[in-house]
Amino acid sequence: MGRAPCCEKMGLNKGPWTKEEDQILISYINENGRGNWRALPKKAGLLRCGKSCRLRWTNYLRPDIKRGNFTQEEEDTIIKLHQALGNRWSAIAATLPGRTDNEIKNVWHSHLKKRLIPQQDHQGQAVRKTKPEQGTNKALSVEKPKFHCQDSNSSPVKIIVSKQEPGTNNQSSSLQYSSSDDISSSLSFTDATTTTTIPDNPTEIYLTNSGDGDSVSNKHQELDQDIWHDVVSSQDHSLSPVLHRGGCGFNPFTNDDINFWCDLFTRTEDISHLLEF
DNA sequence: AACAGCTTCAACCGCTGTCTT
DNA sequence: GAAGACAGCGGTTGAAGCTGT
Repeated sequence: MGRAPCCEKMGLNKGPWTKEEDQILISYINENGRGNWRALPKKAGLLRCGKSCRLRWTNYLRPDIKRGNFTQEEEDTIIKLHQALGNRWSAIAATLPGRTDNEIKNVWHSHLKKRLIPQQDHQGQAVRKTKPEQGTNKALSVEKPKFHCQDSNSSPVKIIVSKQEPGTNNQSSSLQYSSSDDISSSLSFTDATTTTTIPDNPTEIYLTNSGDGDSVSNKHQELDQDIWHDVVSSQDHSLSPVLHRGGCGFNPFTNDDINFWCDLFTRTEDISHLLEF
């Protein structure tokens, strides 16, 4: 893997951008689009490396950048997502339109982290896992997770664990989830009414959010375009990489949805253990 | 007014992932 | 499959501004 030569080794400018440089970059991108960052500075006549141009554009010059202080709502979102995702700033930024990963990272380190330090005794505790029962009826439960949901939407959301292609209802089980409280209630794999048996030896598992009122198929279409397009193999017991690929880098959801998915992310490790068929 | 310490944030660095050949 | 090129990410840095003494 070759690495791009450093700017200074090529006699290029470093440090703060001048207004003239900004204007050149803006004009060039407005006329020609982003294209190849590496080639851009040469074509635009900038003595900067492509990396520097990309950073300047994405973090500062982009027209959809929202400047100014973060709202309380934005800060709360960052805190929640950071609890769920860790330092995955780009994934967090994807849920906050107009905010950049760099900005969020800075806000986190300068404001939010400090604010949270006194609360650490009460949050972020390790999740205690409950082993699934032995035998064919693998009723599953998860004890009080670390993520604290502050929303009051009580509509249950289901995760369908199916043996079939998404959209078909055969041999599926679901993880019932309610975002109404601090998630102190246990979670279990259920069908519509009762705890059910996970299909024996499924060859493939699909995760589908049936949503609250959304049809399975419609919801799945959305998800399929983002993070859920990968089939989770039951052999490798690794849900996390699949979820990690998409992270929160999508934005078709409302805040409630984001809360839900991020909560789900915190559980993926649990789920991967729970799905040991 | 001058200085020191602290905070903020734009920018850089080095690494990884993805795509192309 | 290997290697190169590139984009993007997260950690870190350092200059500028702010605040307290």
